[in-house]
Amino acid sequence: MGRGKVELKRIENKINRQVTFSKRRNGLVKKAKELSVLCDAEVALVIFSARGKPFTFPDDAESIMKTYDRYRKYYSHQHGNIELENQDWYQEMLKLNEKCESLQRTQRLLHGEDLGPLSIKELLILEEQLEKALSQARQRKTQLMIKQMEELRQKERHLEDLNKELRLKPPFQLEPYGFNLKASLWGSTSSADGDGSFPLQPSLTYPEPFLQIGYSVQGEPSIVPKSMASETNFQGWFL
Amino acid sequence: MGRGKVELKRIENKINRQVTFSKRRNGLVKKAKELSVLCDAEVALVIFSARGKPFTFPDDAESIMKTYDRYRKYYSHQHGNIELENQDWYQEMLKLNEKCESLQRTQRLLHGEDLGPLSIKELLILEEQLEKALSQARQRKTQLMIKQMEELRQKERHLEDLNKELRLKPPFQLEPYGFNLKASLWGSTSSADGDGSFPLQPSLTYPEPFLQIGYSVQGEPSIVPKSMASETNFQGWFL
DNA sequence: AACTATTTATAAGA
DNA sequence: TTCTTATAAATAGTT
Repeated sequence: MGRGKVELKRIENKINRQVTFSKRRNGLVKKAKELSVLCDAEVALVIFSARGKPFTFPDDAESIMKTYDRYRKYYSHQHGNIELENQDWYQEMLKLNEKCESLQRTQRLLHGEDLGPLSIKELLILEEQLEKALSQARQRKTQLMIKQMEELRQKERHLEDLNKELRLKPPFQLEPYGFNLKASLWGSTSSADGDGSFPLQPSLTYPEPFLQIGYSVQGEPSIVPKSMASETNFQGWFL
Repeated sequence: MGRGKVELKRIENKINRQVTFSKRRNGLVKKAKELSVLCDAEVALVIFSARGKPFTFPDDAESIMKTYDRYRKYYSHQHGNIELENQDWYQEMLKLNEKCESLQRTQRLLHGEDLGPLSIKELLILEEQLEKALSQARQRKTQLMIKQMEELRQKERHLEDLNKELRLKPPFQLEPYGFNLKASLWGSTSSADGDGSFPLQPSLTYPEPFLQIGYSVQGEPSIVPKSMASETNFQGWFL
């Protein structure tokens, strides 16, 4: 239909191809609509131009998805779900899961659990690892404690100086001078709360994830195969 | 096109509708094919008959899936991923990812890394953890070594006994008797390879994941948001 | 499923 | 891009 017959092969002239695309795309969408209305059929048409812009019938994306899902179900049913495993999100899920399980296995070793299958050589490596970590934790702890003690000593000195001054000058106002000074030093003015309150209470200053390390997953049914189901009772590093 | 004009509404005559469906369905598929070939466009067409049978272009289901996935991605992207985030697999992915990151954080602590943000109290808990794990690793190591030594002593004794016997009986065949016996003891007959070959070589008997714990992810583009992208340079527990 | 009278789609040109 | 028009293609109604 047209002034010349066209053979069924890619139109080489780019402009021409683009023009033909526009025309035929409209025609195809129109015919898709006619089919769906006249014959009461469910139709979904998606066309991507060379530039990657999609055109559809119906325009409504919901309907497209619906038809697509219907087709996918029909097809999966015929072909035993093989298609599911080829979805890229599924692959990514499998990878992530593998990673998680690997991490959990390692973590158990680092907790001294499930050492059964390790050889002596592997145990030696683990031991070395743990010693190194332990030494670093202790080093950091000592460092913090020293810093904290220094701060305390400094504050002590400062207070003593103030006290000396106060003893020399008698109060010349009604206000209770000394009390105010103390409040401004220990209250909001000094360094942030908890930055070094040694063993009395845990610091609340740091972003909280550090103590909430044990990640627990709701026992919700998963799309993913049984072997992938996450273990619910994973324990954090603080037992 | 045809002997009469048709108005754009459902054909009420059932037979007629069915016939028209067949004709127009073929026409639509043909036109879809023409568009894809002539204009080098990606086209996916799915038609469900009233009876629920699907017809497609291309007939290859893989291609249909590919095009629809492309469309879904495009659409999700335009609509701020809202649709995407409502997919339950996406939720599951987010959870898994959170879990992985939590595990990695913990793991770093157990390696003695990134201790900066921990309070003194938290460091003390970590220290206790590590000490416990270390003690368990050592205990298991000792246990294995003792077992190995016992086995060696037993073998030694066994060999000595055999040697004594051999010294008493003079050889009555040409075959080199002693050599064969030794081979059968140390070669394939004795306990599985690596079950306790102390520091000489790592055991290859156990399922391999134990040394290949550092999980590395290919630098492939992910469907999942940036914050979810896995760290590529994660190190296993053996540094 | 085949046949055609007609309508519709569209290639080429403006 | 849009319109025009000659012509190819699709198809409604019929056999």
